[in-house]
Amino acid sequence: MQKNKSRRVEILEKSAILFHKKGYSATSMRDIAKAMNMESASLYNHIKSKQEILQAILLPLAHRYTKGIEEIVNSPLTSIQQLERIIADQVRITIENTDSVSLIPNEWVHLKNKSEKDKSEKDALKEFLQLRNFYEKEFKTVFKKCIKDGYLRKVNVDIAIFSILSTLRWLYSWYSKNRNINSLVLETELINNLIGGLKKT
Amino acid sequence: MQKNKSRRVEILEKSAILFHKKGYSATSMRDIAKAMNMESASLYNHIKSKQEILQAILLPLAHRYTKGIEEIVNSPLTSIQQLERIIADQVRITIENTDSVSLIPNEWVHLKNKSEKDKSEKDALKEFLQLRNFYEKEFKTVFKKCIKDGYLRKVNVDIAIFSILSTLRWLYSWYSKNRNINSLVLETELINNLIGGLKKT
DNA sequence: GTCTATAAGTCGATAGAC
DNA sequence: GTCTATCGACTTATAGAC
Repeated sequence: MQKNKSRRVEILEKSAILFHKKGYSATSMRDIAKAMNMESASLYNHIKSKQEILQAILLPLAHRYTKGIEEIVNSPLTSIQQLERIIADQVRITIENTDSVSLIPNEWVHLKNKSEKDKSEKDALKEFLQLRNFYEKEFKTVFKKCIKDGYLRKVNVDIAIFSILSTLRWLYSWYSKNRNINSLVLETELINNLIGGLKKT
Repeated sequence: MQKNKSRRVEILEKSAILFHKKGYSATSMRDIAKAMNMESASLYNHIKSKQEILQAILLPLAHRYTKGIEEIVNSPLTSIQQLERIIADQVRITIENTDSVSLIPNEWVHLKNKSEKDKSEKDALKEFLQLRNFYEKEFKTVFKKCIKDGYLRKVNVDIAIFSILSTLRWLYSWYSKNRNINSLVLETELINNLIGGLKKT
């Protein structure tokens, strides 16, 4: 049971790397098996399907983002402190799960909804999109509050948020080529870059 | 000949949309044929292979980026004006080729190098990466000159450039959901957001 | 220039021996 | 829990009729 579980986690980790490198569709079960030094048939002793691998990577991660922003929003911090903590949390998630995070921008499109044949499948695509919408809504609320509270200038909210989230979405790519950077330096530098220019002076 | 050419362009346009929506690997020739209202075999009267479609979309676009930055860099503008023009040019390219641009961040990995069997194939992957490296090198040179000339503060150059390019890379995604925005507004707003915070006061 | 038919290969997944 | 063998569906691409 313990050994079985760790084998499964190994598969998820190798799969995340391969999905990142070639994309979900271009990665075959044979590719994953090769990375695990086993035959593709053996994979099915640990996972149910290729689709289940993708879900097992993306859904817990999406929940991690949501949990993070929820805790920050419900804290007694000021709006601008919350915004900074949200950015810092994204940096931390990226550093701790770089390969999985790399699948967030694009590979989620291959998540499938519950199929007709197998009712035990989860409505993974729906769940993922709900979590993402919730996150973006919370982010926007905090950002608007920062303007209302007088911490930030009255910029075009949609463009500014898009710009911040774009950088954070591509952080995994930059970080995988610069893994030796100190994570606290990265956090503070990014917070300065992303909202420093928006602050009232 | 004229008709043949426009048919080919139609295929490239439909393919770009499909590659964007599902990815290159998950898009089949049957999918493209369906979007063209023809059988998949008929596609081969206009294009040589699926790989050639990808190359015909990505390579001219990569050359367009390079041509743009080269012209700006060789102009008599000041360094900060050049930086602003480079950002504006990326906005313009994205607005004019939204579907093709959407393939730049990820789908280029499916470009293939010259194969052993068909020596007439181009070394597409190599060419694409050379153009990208050239672009990023030129961008960095201009950015550093802006600091040296006293227009921008002495920030961490790599992190700042990564942040700017991330936003521009994801612009296609934002723009495809907000196509009614005035392009000049978008240009000026983005220039302000991306380098406004870096300027010396 | 479009079609039908099909070649030749790869895909995800299963059956059953050990 | 891993293997070999294999199924049936799907893939890109070609041949040849019209």
